[in-house]
Amino acid sequence: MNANHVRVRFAPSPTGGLHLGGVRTVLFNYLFARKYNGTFVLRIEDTDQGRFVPGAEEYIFDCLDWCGLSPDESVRKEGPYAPYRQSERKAIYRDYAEQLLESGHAYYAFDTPAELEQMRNDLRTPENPAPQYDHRTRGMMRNSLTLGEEETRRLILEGTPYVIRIKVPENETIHFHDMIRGDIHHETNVVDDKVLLKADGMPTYHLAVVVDDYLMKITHAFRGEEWLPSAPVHILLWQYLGWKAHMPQWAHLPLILKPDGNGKLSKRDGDRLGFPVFAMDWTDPKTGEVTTGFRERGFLPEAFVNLLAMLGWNPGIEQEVFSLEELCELFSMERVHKGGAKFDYEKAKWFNQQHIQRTDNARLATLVAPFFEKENITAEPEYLTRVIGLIKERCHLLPDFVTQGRFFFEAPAQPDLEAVKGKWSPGKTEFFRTWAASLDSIAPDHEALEASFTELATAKGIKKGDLMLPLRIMLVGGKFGPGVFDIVAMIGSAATQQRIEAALVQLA
RNA sequence: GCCGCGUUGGUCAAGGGGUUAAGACGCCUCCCUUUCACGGAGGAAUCACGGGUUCGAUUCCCGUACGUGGUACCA
Repeated sequence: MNANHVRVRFAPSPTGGLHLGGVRTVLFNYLFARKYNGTFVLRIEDTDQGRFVPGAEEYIFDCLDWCGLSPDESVRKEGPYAPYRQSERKAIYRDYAEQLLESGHAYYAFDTPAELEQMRNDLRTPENPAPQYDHRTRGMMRNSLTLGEEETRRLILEGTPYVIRIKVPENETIHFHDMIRGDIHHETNVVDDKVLLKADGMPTYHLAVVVDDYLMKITHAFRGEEWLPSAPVHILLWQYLGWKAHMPQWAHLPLILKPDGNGKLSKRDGDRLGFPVFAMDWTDPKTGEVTTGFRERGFLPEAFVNLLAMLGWNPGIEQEVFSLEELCELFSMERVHKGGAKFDYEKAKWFNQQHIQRTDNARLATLVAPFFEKENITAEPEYLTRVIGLIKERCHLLPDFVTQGRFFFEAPAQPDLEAVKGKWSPGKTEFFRTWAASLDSIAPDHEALEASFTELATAKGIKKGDLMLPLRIMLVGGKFGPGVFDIVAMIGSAATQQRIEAALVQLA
């Protein structure tokens, strides 16, 4: 593996449903990797034992599989840098934390959570509502800097719980280049001494991400904008560990915001506004609460990926509908927007509609069948495929095929006869009885059917226009659907006759 | 509060010192369709504000405002 082989990673913590924004981060990683013939690594960030959620890891894999964004290396497909679960790499991090201790860039801290809270309370003022553990305060805390070597050694020998913190230097400016934002800088004086190794021996994200990115030879690190404020800590760590030359290139992705109001898009917003936020259905194992996903809502994975790609990125050409392959070719990190994007569900549905039109009917049939089953409608594949050809252009989501197509499978339960009742006449009843009776001898194609319909209408002296809508409502149940004679041809003469007769009875 | 990062129509956005400031979604009107959609043709609607720099700023610089993120032994 040569030195400039692109390696990227997505490092989720398995704590629940996979959010839109998470999938987009995966997507940008994936596209970047494909574009440069690189490797896409999935690393499980499970260093917080308190937040372990059973099933969450499996769910992440399922989502990525559904989206077609499967990783090249992961806990399921180990490459040369296993293990890929951070909890299984625990021992590794300690070594590096100790290295930092030795070089004086980190220190032991024995402060209990209560003592930390005490400090924050004592120091809190209106001007400084969130006092930090930093160069100003570390001198008044219980750590190896204030206690001295001997006392520190004694406390450790006694088994006193401790954490290891980075010692952030004073009066320095940390610069780094972001592929999307350009030069970014932070003053170290406002960066706090982040915990690197927790009391339980697990690393925090800050230590783990640097160590693993180095060890796994990650060349480009893409993550959400929420990580920007802690970037200086990571840069410092790359430097202190002596790996600065191997530091990946950074790109901090803009956030996906809620459509109304402000703030990051959350699961709650989806519930509130009526659209999915997770990729697939997620069942909270504790509460049993189900949050619906894009997949179950009736999105095609390629549409989901497409709409995500266009949230915060665009290729600068007029085309908006793309396959994953096209996206791989076109993608570039430099064209990612800096500002956050509000999620627009209407546009999301439009993307799905566009992809439905581009999908062949047989595949749609297999995707749509479960939605019919849910409604207890048995849809025979070949027939379903033909029905889909007739109704697909008016479908935005997969369940639309059921609402737009159920009358192909069963008579309308409650035809909206009110719409024609007022203008009904015995002559019309007679017309329909006569026409229905003639159906068996007419070729089942829409032209022949329409010709006979027109001919009989003329013979009876009734305007064809006064008969079309009634026929539609008898067969479909309402004012919608494809050409009415296409429907007759599709459902056949027996069903047509039955529906006409049933309606006639009601109109009598 | 402090720090970081942002800001082109309602939304996604192209553009970037001189333009009639693209396109898409949504909305409205019309056409097509003896239904509803699809499709087509139009329309309303935008460079946050204030200072500079400049012959000329939406574009560059500085402020302000606003938004957003962070400020955990969570990621």
